Amino acid sequence: MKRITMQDVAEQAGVSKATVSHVINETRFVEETTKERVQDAIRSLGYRPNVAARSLTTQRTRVIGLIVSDVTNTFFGEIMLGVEDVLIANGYSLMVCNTSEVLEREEYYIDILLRQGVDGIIAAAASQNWDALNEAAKLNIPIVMLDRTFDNAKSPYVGVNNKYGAYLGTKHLIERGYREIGILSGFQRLSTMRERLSGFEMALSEAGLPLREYWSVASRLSIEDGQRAMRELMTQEERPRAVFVCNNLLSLGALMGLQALGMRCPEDVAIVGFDDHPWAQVSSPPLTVVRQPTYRIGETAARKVLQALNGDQDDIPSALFNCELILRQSS
Amino acid sequence: MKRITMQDVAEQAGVSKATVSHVINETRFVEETTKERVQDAIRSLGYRPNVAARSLTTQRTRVIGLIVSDVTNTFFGEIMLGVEDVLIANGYSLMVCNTSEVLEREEYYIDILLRQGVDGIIAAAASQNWDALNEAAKLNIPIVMLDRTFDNAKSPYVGVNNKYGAYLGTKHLIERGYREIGILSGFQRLSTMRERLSGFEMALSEAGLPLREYWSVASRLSIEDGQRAMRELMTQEERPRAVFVCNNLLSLGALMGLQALGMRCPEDVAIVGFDDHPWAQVSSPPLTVVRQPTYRIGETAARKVLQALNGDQDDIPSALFNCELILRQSS
DNA sequence: ACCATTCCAGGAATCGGTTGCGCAACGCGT
DNA sequence: ACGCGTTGCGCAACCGATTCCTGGAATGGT
Repeated sequence: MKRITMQDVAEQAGVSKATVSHVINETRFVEETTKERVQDAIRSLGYRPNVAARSLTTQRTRVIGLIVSDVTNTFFGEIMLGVEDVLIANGYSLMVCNTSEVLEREEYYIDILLRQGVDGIIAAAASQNWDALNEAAKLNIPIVMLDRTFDNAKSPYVGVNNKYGAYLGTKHLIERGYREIGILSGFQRLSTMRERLSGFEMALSEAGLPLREYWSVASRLSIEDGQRAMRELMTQEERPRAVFVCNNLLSLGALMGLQALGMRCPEDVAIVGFDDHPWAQVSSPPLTVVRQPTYRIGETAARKVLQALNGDQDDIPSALFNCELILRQSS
Repeated sequence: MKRITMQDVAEQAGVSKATVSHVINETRFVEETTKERVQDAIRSLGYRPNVAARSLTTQRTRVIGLIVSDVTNTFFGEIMLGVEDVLIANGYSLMVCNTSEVLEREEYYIDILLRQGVDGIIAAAASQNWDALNEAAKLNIPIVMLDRTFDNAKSPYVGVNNKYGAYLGTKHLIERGYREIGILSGFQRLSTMRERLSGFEMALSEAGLPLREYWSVASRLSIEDGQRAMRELMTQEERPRAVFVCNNLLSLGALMGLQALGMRCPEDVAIVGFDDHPWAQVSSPPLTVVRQPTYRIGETAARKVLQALNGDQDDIPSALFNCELILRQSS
């Protein structure tokens, strides 16, 4: 089964490759009758342009790389949806890379993406490692940071106002009358976690509540680790009465940890989570959360890479969305 | 910023492009000292092969397309994880396409993937539309069906024994003493749904229970539709006392629908779901489910495409995993 | 009727790799 | 010293598109 090339189409239509190319790309005027002959030939042969050949000359692939840290997390799933929708609407394709928050894998993938010659990269970076992405920047490949960013990163960032979100969630707990409030967060490597922690602290200090080291536990962002961390938090002699949880996997873990300890929520301890989740509505108890507009974050990030590619602007500004507090029964 | 090509490396190392290529691919013997010079040049220049150029000659891209119907569903997330792990271990990359169960989008994506020149396709096809995938088959591109398949599809299929799984779940309800059992399923377009329905019916008829048309509701696979379907099922004058739900989104919807109706589970109606979900452990009530080995399904599918690519076998056999019943409190 | 434009389209170089063919240099046996 | 086999590597064609440059035909103006 020989692949059908542009040459085949050209012969069938009785024109040159050049003309076929121009018909396909509408890059120069071609007489109507000729154009139709070419299009007929394309159809009858079932011709499909070879993007490898094309991108070899054009130096563009119309592929965008998306680096996420956890494909199994619905949070990123929804972001992907947003990214994908705007990309395909603009004739781009998506190469998804999952790092599982592993730094080596992130570097590996950036390398892969650069070899693939992607036109741009959208990254929820696991690392604080600007180096790898910097290489991409050197190649003049637009980068958009998603969800997380670096200190003084040069690339635009799309995410939410994490500090305010965490502040909102914590303040809610305070207003509910909780005074002994702990926090379950991820490692401070992630900008989101630093910001959320800081929002949490802001709410506490604003209310004149003390900050207790031992009520602040950081762990990997996974269900198991969340569970472990919650246990750790709850088995101290002096334990918090409410916990702000910085991520949806941790929230689930926290809930499970609580159940394992035979503790009830919110009677024994209240919980406010960060990131909403479809199942958070039916959990026991339904979880009060700080919700991020995931789909819009994805959309926006994709728009920004495209903007950068079109060179509309030199400096693409970052975009920060606001979080929303969703009240349910866990607080 | 000029891209660095193999020619640049060759000049720096004082050899020909051919030698550089052979060093990189280890396709012919190169003297140790020469090899080192080349490798030094590669490093010092920061050379990165251009995959477009490479695949133009080799006619292979080392990219596999993965078509899923819902990226936001953790079920597919876990499958992606499995696929990705074996692919990158074998030097392949992944192009993820999300169809949202929309048929046009599926055709569109298959076309895109073929243009991209992917070496193989793994597809959880939304359609019963073998045509689009058939075109790929004509081009000699190996295809592996994931989760769903077609009637007399020619491609290998990786999934679970859906009929048996549904049988298992339903039988469990029967053994629990439930006699009035309904089913919430997806449209019969999907092979999985046909099989699960059939397993459900098998369990019923085996137990001598009647099959009631009006206790079998099919809907789109989404939370909202599941909710609506559950309401429909429960607001009949004569309603089932237990429901077998064929998909995790529907399960969540069912739970929500029940809550909206003010009905309790399992007191008013018991539920067994298909597909496990991390949050199903903490839902109210924790959900009894039929679990599929998602990660392994993904792994296996990826292995099968690679096998086909290596031409180890002409006919790659399908792989069916068994489901596992996870008992929780909803039944 | 002739020359200047304009209109359409073809030829060929090019992108950055891979790979078959072939050659120079070297070692070794006689 | 000569021939032959072996070793290591270079040359150049090729993959399938894009695009610049160019040229012939058609048109229009006088």
